Amino acid sequence: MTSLDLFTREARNLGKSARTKARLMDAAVSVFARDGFEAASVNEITRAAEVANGTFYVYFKDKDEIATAVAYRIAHDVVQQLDDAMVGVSDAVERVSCATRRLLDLATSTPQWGQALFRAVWIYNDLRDSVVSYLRADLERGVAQGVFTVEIDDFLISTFSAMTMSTLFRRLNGEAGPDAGSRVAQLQLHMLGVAPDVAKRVAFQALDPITLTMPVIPREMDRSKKN
Amino acid sequence: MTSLDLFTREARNLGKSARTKARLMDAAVSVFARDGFEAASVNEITRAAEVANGTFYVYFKDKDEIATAVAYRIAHDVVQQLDDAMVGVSDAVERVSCATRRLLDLATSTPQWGQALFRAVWIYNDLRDSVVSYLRADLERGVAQGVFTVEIDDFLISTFSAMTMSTLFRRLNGEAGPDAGSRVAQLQLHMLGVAPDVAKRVAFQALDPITLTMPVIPREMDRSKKN
DNA sequence: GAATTTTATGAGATATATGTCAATTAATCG
DNA sequence: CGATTAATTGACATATATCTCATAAAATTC
Repeated sequence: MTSLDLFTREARNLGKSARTKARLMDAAVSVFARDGFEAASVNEITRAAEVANGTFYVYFKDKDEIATAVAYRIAHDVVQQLDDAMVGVSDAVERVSCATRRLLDLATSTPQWGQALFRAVWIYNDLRDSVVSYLRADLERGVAQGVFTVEIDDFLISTFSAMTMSTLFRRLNGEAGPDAGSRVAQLQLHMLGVAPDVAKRVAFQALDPITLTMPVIPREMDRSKKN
Repeated sequence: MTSLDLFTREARNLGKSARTKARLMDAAVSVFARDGFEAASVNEITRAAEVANGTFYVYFKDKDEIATAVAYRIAHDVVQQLDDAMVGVSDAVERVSCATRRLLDLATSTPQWGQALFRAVWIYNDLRDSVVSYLRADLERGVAQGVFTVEIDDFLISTFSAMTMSTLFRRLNGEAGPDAGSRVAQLQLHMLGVAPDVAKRVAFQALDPITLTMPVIPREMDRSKKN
């Protein structure tokens, strides 16, 4: 149990069943990050959560169910964090660059979640869509402002997010350094038709070091009354 | 057994053990493409190859070994094919665009191999390097010619190939249409700093329909003397 | 066509995963 | 505290995968 067990921390004031469920979800994040969805087993998850095998099935039907629950929660939290980190940024070029960089910062600062996010986005297509949901609007705004000169459609957005995601992957595996966010943002801006000097300036401009943490204490995550 | 069982076709004039090994490798391609490396089982492979379970272990130590063998062979063949398809193309911009488009054409024309290539490149990092080995030279040539205005390093190449690979993935999953190769090539050229009008022209120019097939009859793939 | 070598077989030993459930323990309530 | 409800347990039945090996079948040699 480390300080990164965010579900557990969130649930610390909730009922016992909520706490156990949270322990399982944290354990699942660790195990998925380490072994991948496929290779992970329910036994590994319960072992990591320090509960009996049978306990798992009280809370989740099977591995898929907990995977989905974890994935959607992570994606939701990440989108939330990104939104928060971008209030006040209005320029389309800056927003697009900022989103990529912040996402990478966020995922890198909690690598297990980053790994889990990566794998989740990989498996659940609609999650990718939700993580990049903000993106389309910003891209279209940029086109309206005349700073982006490409057609905005699903293909472009997919390619754009593949660039971000592959960078995330390399960053998590030590193949890319701390400037990876800026570098890929710069390349993305090139791709969108932004002038090289502008792309370089925006992608590498200092980002005020907002604290990126996972949210605290949402409300109730199961059906139990109080305990 | 379909006409796409390329290893088997290659080995049809070789000894019996070579043919059996080839059957297993073709089966592995199918099963990996269908189930993915992780989920695939030796039993599934032997079932697909229509041999007994024990036969597998005569030729391969375990799943990893056949996976590696298949992956490296596919990568090798693909690089070969790309090389062949690009003789005569000398302009750096055209070469880079052509390589992306040909790779996508090739992988799409034999989807099972495309899937297997995709997964293989995913798992074996050095394979990605070998598939894009030609790339670095072309990119550097383009910089020397002044048509690319970005720094060529591992980060750029990884990002570039991620764009190609994600497109391959979407193409194989029906999320992208036949023009996906041209579209991603265009975006890649933008990224490299090529002027939009040039990028568009080169990425969408007609490609003479070279026949892309897997190579035939290499030489001996195991240690048996004749039979 | 008999002897020898190569190739293939599938039952079985071992291991690991899944999902269930009767029994136990912990928490809450009156 | 005793009763009731909530939560947890781990043994077990079931299933599926891995890998081995003695044996059988097929191919080759002489």
